[in-house]
Amino acid sequence: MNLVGDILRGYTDMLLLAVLEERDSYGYQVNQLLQEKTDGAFSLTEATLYTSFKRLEKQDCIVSYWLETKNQKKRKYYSITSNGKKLLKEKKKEWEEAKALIEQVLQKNHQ
Amino acid sequence: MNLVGDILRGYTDMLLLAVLEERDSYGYQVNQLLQEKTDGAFSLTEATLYTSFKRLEKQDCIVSYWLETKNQKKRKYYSITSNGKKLLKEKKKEWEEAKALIEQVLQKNHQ
DNA sequence: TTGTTATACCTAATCTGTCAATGTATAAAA
DNA sequence: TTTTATACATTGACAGATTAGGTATAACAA
Repeated sequence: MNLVGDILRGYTDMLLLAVLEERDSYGYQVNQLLQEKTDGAFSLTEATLYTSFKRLEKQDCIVSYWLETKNQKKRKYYSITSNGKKLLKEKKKEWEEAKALIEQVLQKNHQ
Repeated sequence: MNLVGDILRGYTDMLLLAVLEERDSYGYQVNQLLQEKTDGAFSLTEATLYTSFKRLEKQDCIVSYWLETKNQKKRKYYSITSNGKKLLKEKKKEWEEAKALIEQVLQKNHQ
């Protein structure tokens, strides 16, 4: 959350789910993907990232499994569940609504 | 903040400043204006509203003065300062950036 | 007349997501 | 051999938002 500070609060879970919807990923990779998608402009702090994973796993929105690379490096992969897809859908809708509200308020009255 | 929950967190100050940029208003009226602008979909809880006013006043982004109506009702009006206009401009820019980032992440890769 | 609704202000305690700081561990590169 | 990148994770502090409470007046309905 290095660039935009507190202003993205509440959207973290949605962003993680959006990344995981494309493919299973592990924490470090999720951040890399977020950076790729935003041309390096955005990534999460590790604390926020893993806290979010914990939260989502507790809600049965993601599940995790360990995989080992050739060179014995362990990675914890996360996979989105049907519950997670449902939440993502809801959060996207909420996002669209919130976006619309903000735009409506920012638009000036010309009467 | 009744409809969209935590998802608008961090934008409260921007929204208040946007309303006050159009005209001086008092707390209760600000909420009415927010509701008008969003077709009844959005308003702030009073606690959030007055906390935000306090915060903005401390940062010299708004100033306040009391006015009385004919029927002795006292209203505390808020007026945006040059500092507030500057902050609003910054927050709008941040909002555009945050919006772009989110859209970039939500967009799927089609390759 | 009494109760309710709308108007109008405000604060304290609590909740929750984010961040800074810290920790562990391995592999690769300088 | 030290630094950088990779990879996981937790703790304490911070700050914005909500819940719940408070005061007070005016208008309206029962």
